[in-house]
Amino acid sequence: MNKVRVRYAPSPTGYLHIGGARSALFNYLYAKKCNGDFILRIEDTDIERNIPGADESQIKDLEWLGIYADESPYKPNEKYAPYRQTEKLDLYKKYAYELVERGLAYECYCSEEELAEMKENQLSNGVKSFKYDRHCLHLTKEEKQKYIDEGRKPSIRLKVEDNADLSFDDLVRGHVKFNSSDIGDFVILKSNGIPTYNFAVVIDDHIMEITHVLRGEEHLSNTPKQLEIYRYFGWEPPKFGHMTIIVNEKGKKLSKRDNNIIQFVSQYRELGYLPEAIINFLFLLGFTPKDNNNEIYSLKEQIETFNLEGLSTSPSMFDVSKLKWMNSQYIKLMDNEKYIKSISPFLDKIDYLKDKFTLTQRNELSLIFKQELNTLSDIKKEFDDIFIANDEFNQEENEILNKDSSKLILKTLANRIQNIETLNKESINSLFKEIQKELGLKGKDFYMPIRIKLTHKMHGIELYNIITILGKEETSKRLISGLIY
RNA sequence: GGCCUAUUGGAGAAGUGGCUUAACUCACAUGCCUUUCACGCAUGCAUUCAUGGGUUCGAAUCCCGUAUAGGUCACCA
Repeated sequence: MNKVRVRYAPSPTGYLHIGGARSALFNYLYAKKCNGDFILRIEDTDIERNIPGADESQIKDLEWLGIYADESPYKPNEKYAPYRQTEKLDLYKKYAYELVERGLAYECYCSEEELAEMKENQLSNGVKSFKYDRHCLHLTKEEKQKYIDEGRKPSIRLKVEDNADLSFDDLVRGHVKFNSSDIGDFVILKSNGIPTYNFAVVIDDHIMEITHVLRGEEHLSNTPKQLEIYRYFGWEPPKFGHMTIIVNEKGKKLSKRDNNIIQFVSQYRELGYLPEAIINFLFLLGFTPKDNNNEIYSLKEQIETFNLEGLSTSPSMFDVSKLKWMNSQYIKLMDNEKYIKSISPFLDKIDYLKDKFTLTQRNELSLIFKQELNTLSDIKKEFDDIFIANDEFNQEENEILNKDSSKLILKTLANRIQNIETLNKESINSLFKEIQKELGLKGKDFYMPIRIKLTHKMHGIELYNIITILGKEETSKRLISGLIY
């Protein structure tokens, strides 16, 4: 049996999309599972929408996620190169005209406006689905010349046969039936000489010896068209598998314009999601492992576990809270060294940390939050809660602060804290105990006023950490500010 | 509208005719732990598998119809 070769073929029209990442992941997993190759091909035939640098950025994001291509524009295998479609335009043209010569395709001179009019007419005449009316199928030499004289350039349409069975066995959905009569003569080469998606994919997949095509369900209805092209050339098509699409909370396909859900991998990176967590989350979206008691899978384990049978057939909703949970799991799993390294860029963005703390202190402080973070960028909020104190207290907080006992605690602590040599867990806690004993107060009654006065909040991390972070002077200052004796 | 696909709790889902009084995970709720929150631990959360028929001793699981949702019908990919 031939070596398994699968591909991920993005168009360079923007950043790596979450749906694209999942597509790439499943293809990658399947390739590695079968000891095959994972190929990255750039489908840049829509020259209007191409964005310079988009392919590099997508590859970079993919690698950040841990997905490396065996072949790509930057890592070509000469046998299959080039890996960008616009670099082999002549080839597509050659194949397209080969079909024209064999009478299986024809030139079409219809303009955009004429096509639109045709469509409208058909629809208003009760036609259910638009099909090209083959206006240009039997053009005479003279008619053609007339169009050419008008300055028109032809596109090429495939002459789709009537009533041919275009069914196939889908790797994830089983047998899917299509009939060629439902498909109109579609364009394979645009009038600008660039192939359309459906044509270029077939040529490329054939030339690159792609054995399996795993793609989104939105391509299901493209498959019969591609099958028809394979048939005309007499090539053996690859095996197709159509995966479920990812939908938003409204059940609609994630579109790039959807603002409710963050769409791009780079944005997740900026928010402090870990690549392992994203990959793991995507892995479980639309796929269920056989042994499904575990939810945490490394990339290596994903390769071992993956199989086509586990792919689901109904759409999966993108659930951010589960992603967050997954991310927090991976943060907890990291050893301290790796954690500090990962969180460092986020700490750099917090100005007051830079000013007041050494790098070592800063790193130690961040460790305090390790168990609490969902995403690494949350660290900013945690520090802000401590450093950016406002002057307002709500009613509940005021009630606690106005107790005589509370005032006593605050005053006593503000004074005694000055006598401590070095602030740390032990020294602070023993001071707490000392004062508790003297005043005969403990538990919430003792700690709450301190917490409220220091952070203006009733919840947060342990107090000795807060005091360590604030330092003696700031702690005292906050404790006695506004106190009336 | 045509074609295609899907339909198990708020979300991801297991389940392929009797071990299911429907796993597991997230979310949510409650309790324990803790100076508070979080973490962790424990418990609860679908008498029911879109719906109506049928097959069967027995159906979420098989068959037929209906409904709903999604995908696609481009010189976009």
